[in-house]
Amino acid sequence: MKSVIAQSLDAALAGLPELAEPLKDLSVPATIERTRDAGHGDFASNIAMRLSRAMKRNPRELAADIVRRLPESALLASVEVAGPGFINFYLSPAAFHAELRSILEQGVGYGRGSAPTENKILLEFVSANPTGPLHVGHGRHAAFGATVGNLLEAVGHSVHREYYVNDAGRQMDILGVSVWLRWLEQQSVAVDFPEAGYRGEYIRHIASTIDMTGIAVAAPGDFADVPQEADKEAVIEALIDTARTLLGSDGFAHIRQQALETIRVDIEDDLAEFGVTFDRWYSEQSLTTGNRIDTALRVLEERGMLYRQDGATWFRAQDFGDEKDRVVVRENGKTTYFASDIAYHFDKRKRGYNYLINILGSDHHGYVARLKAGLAAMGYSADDLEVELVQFVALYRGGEKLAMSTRAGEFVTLRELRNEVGNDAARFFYVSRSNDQHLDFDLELAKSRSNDNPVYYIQYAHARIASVFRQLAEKSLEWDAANGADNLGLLAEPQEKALMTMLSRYPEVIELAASNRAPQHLVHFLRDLANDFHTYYNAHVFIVDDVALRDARLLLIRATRVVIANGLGILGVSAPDSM
RNA sequence: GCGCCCGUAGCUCAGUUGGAUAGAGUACCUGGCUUCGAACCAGGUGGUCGGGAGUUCGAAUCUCUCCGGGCGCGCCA
Repeated sequence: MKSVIAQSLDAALAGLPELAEPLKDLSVPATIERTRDAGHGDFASNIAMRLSRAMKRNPRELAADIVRRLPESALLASVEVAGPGFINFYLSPAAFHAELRSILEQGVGYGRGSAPTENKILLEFVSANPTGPLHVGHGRHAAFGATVGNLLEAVGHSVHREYYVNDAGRQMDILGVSVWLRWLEQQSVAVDFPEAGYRGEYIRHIASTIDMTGIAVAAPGDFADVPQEADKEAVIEALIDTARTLLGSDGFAHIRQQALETIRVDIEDDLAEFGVTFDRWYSEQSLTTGNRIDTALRVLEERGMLYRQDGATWFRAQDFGDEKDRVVVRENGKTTYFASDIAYHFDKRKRGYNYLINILGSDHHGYVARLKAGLAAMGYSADDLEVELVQFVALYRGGEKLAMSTRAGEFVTLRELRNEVGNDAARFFYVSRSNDQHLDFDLELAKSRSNDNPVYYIQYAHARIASVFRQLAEKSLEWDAANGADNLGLLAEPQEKALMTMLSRYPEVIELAASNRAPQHLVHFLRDLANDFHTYYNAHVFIVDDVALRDARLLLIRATRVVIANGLGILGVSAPDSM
């Protein structure tokens, strides 16, 4: 709808050539925006105020000049100059009627635009370490990432969703040892479980289901070398060494890989049940086996981005805006996690994705400059990588804050949360707050008042509309959509005007939410839309005797249903016909 | 100490990239079902947008400063 205004405005400006230069020189471009209240029309432009300084003219006079040049349009009812120099545009009913017809014609496709510059986007999110089940914090990442992906697709981008599996490094050794010790425990070999091990119940479960054929049961005496009173890091290191010695690297790797795969599959199932799926699960191990780390380091070397110092190999991150240089190969010859990440992001670009979006926990913000530096050093633009940080979820039960630690096993899992509040409410609640805002999630509150959750308010509107059409059938009446379309002029009630206006905003809301990576805009829009519908529902009867009016009203609520369903679809929330 | 994020109604949070009189939900108060679903609607109470200074036609939004909270500053991942 905005384009109607933009075109008219452009035509008017064409008749005022003296404005062309100042318009080009504006540091902040003039805008056409939805008005906050109906008293200011449907759209308003601040163009006259923006130009007044350069033109040395009173903004109201300037606005009047522009308004005089506006071409006649059946879609514009009236235009006025208001306030300090706003130009307020009132759209004609015909403009809204055209939009309603468009909603009905396009159905699920309504609101799907085509981005001005279509990107092949690689969206990486969740990427939680496969050392235990997902907890409520990961749930926020999953819901946010999935919704952002849907929004980006809705505006015309191509989106590839990827989960980076951190299946290499020391944490995998700790996982393997944890499972091994629990298994020994189940074979009645008593060993003190290390403080630094993973203590969750799920480790016991894996230990009891794992294939251990060919693995010998250790004796308590085999642990004589493990220090008792030492630092917890030293204890876990000693246990890892003991495991390698007793089981051999192959035996230990066997346990490790099984534990890893069990957890990874569990995570995949959990997310799939949550409606969050990925196009690819990218293994960190594969970077090593595919020589991709070596390749990436060689590229950096050739570009002169590396140097040796203190026995380690350093990357010149400072040259690319990072606060210090970073180690990529340690003194002991092992590559760092950062080296893997450079290789991984290099690979993302090499696979043809021209824009990378990473959704990370806010505790990773110190890592962003490093990643961008790595990409820039590879010859790509640092601007091709966008990082969205998601703040923590603080969990409360009955007003009391719960501690969350994977190691200690004291956390509420995403699965538990979903079972308590339901997938729809969880998906909705997670994205209803801005991602850079802390999220307080009180389980008791979410559970006890689940019927008051705003998601039901919106779903209820959808179900109510479906119910109206069921009522219609029960009364043996039919809805003639074409007749409704011909009689939209009968929709003159204030609630009808408000609802039509709200519906016409949907494509703009999708555009805004997508470009800002801000699903909460869509959430708030749907809430407002449902409110306008419920208001209409309470004020007027749809199934009236006047056939022309009835068909027109049914068309309006049918369009409402389409938009609610499309919006909820993007949020990953179901749109039920009854509840 | 340095860096990033945050501070808006009693509580939980929006605020369309600087627009017109700062908004929802919740809580509390009042009213509305013989009528398409009351999981709903209408109305009301509630604010020094953390404090201060600046930028301009105009600031919750941008700049500076102070206060308060979170996170990060590894040859860990």
